[in-house]
Amino acid sequence: MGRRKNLSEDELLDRALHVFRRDGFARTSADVLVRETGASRYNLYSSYASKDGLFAAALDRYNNEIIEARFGPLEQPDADIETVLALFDFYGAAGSGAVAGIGCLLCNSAVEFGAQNQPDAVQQYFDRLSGAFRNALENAQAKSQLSKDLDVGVLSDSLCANVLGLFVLIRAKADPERIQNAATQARNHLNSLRH
Amino acid sequence: MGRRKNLSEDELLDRALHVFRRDGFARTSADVLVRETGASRYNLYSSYASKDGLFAAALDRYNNEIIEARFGPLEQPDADIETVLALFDFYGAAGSGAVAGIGCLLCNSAVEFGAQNQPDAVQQYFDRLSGAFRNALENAQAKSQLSKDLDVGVLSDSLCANVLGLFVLIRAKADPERIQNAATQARNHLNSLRH
DNA sequence: CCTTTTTCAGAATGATTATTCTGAAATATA
DNA sequence: TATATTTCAGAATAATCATTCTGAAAAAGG
Repeated sequence: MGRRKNLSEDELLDRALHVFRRDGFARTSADVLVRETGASRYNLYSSYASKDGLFAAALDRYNNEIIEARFGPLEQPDADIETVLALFDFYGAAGSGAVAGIGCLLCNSAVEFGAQNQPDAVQQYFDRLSGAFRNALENAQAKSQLSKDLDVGVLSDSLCANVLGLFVLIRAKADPERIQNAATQARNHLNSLRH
Repeated sequence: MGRRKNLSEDELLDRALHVFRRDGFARTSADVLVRETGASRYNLYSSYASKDGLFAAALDRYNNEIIEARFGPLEQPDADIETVLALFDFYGAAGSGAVAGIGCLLCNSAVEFGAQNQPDAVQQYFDRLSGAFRNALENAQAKSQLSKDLDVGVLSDSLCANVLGLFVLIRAKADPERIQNAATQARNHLNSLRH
């Protein structure tokens, strides 16, 4: 009973997530959160206790939605080298898409926080990316798409770094052709390792 | 004549550069600059007009010292595939070196600023890295270390992204073994392209 | 030593920050 | 409709920010 909130917790989180992703944590003020989400201060502070709390929730949501959508397929039992190729195809085009100048919230946070007050989500993110690649590559070995002699641990860490490099270029709105080139070469490399 | 400054412009810039590199621009306050450099406020503001001015000078110095030291060799006429391999060897070990948790000031700035108020130095940085790789790879082609059929434009953009990915991992103090693996695979890849 | 110039330490300033408070508005229930 | 509850808009608060100001300290030149 009583007055209704002007914005659901979910909508608020979605919009705040976008602001954090665009501006980073430190550069996002409570004022612009209120202005750009359309939520009231009361709504913001009663739904999430603080700016930190809202940010933590945003990292969580980002993981469960964006990272899940992109890397979830690589974690499936049917993932293989084609799944990996598709991922690089996707990010190769991102330089001229909606996230150009925005990037990946988790990669951005990894760099913003560095070693100080780093959210746990950052190392988990590296582990998840590497693990997703590893799963797909091991499946590829099982399917004989890749040689069993290949060190998939080394290769999956390397693909993790490759993707992070793409995220930096996308975030900084680098020349889309450069981004496309970087992704193309990653695909070429993977294809060259094929049986 | 008159009292002497307690710190030369050069020393001040060096120490400020280190703080910016560790904490980023937005998270670095004038107070900690004064405290950690040992310079007086007067010194800081008379030598460099503002925090922005000091940061711009720091980017410049970083370019002329650190980037020059690491990528300068790739820009030489005698650079070749060995020079590139040495670079990845160097950064592969950085996960357990002094810059673990610190990273590259320019990569950090690329991510911190994103598309908004991005210093010119950021795109110049991408151009320089790609160009340095390109020079070394073209030399390698001339020396017949690499096939003339190879698209060195694509490969150099990809190596640029690879290095940026390493910088993210180094910045976030990722597992040193993961960093080493990523660099090792880049080296393996380059070696596999050799004649 | 005295004067002039320069720099120092730290206080002052005014803007911006995150968060809390306040009285009015909205709405659910009785 | 009347009352109780919840939320709203925006003012208030206290901290921190970048930058400027101030009077004293230092040092160079005469």
